[in-house]
Amino acid sequence: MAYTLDHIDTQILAMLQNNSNRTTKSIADELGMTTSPIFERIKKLEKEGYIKKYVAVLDNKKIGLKLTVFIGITLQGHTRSYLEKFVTEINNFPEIVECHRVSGNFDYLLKLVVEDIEAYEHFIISKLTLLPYLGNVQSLITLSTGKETNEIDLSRV
Amino acid sequence: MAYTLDHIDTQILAMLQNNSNRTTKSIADELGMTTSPIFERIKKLEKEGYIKKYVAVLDNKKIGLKLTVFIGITLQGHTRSYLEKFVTEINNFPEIVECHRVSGNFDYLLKLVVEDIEAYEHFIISKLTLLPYLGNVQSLITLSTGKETNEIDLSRV
DNA sequence: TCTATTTTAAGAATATAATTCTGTTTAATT
DNA sequence: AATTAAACAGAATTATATTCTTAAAATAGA
Repeated sequence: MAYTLDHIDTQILAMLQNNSNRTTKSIADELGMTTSPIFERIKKLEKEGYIKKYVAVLDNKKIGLKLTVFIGITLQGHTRSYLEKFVTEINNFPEIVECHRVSGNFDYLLKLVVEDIEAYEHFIISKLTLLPYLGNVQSLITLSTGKETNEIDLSRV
Repeated sequence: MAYTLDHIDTQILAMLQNNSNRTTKSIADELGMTTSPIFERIKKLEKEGYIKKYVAVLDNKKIGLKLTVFIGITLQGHTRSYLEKFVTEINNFPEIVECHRVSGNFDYLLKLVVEDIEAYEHFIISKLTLLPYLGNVQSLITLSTGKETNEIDLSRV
């Protein structure tokens, strides 16, 4: 039932996750094929959900969002309904770009992108700490970023 | 000297970071303009570096990379040359998708995407722990992800 | 305030790429 | 080996990106 990726699919995915504006022609040439099968494969990869979406990656700092912060959070209550509510609330904050439920020293790890320290403090005070059952909150302020990509390693799949 | 974004630019960026396959026509229509100025603005945004690249976002789990782990690391030595070397090494690991130097309880926070726990253990043993001057290493294993996006909040810039 | 200059947009024209279609080959199935 | 289904090539078409020309608007200087 489930569609299985072959080596050609994997190569197409690898190319598109690096640059999605490549033409089917250039991909076809690199793989020694013609555009039709490449086109059909891409459509299939989209339809089957291997490709979720196509996005422009922006330069946060240049745009004025200079601060990235990771926030580790523990909750005091762990009822299912509360956890769901917590995630829903977090999802609605545009400053939060990631929210992971984790095992380890925290319950949740958030990633947040804002203008600066003041905007961060404002977020903490006027948004985050208003959520109930909040336990420990620990911030990791990003000083510099050595690597930040979406490209996952397809060499082994 | 520096180019300043106006409201139209911001709207274009917001649309493209949500879906970069939109046609200039559809953007133009939504903004009540024609394709030429939209096209020129996009080219300018690319040239000036506000748009870094266009990428396909893949479904990690579907592709077989089911595990995301955040790794907090402290180093024992902090010489400049060593830090640089550390970052360089980390950059070469395809499993690592993010590497941030942070303030707080760790020196570095890494984000890693791999097949499963075994692949993760293999990475730790055969790659990470081979790096010198490694201090404390703490892992946060992702159990579930409530939000994971590249879309930064442009409503305020 | 007026004029010159620059920027921005519109609209048409062109080039390029995506998409569709048809026929052929290859692989898989029975 | 015959039949069916997939995958591909190549041409044809459609849609979109890109360029070009002109007009309007905004800006700066006198």
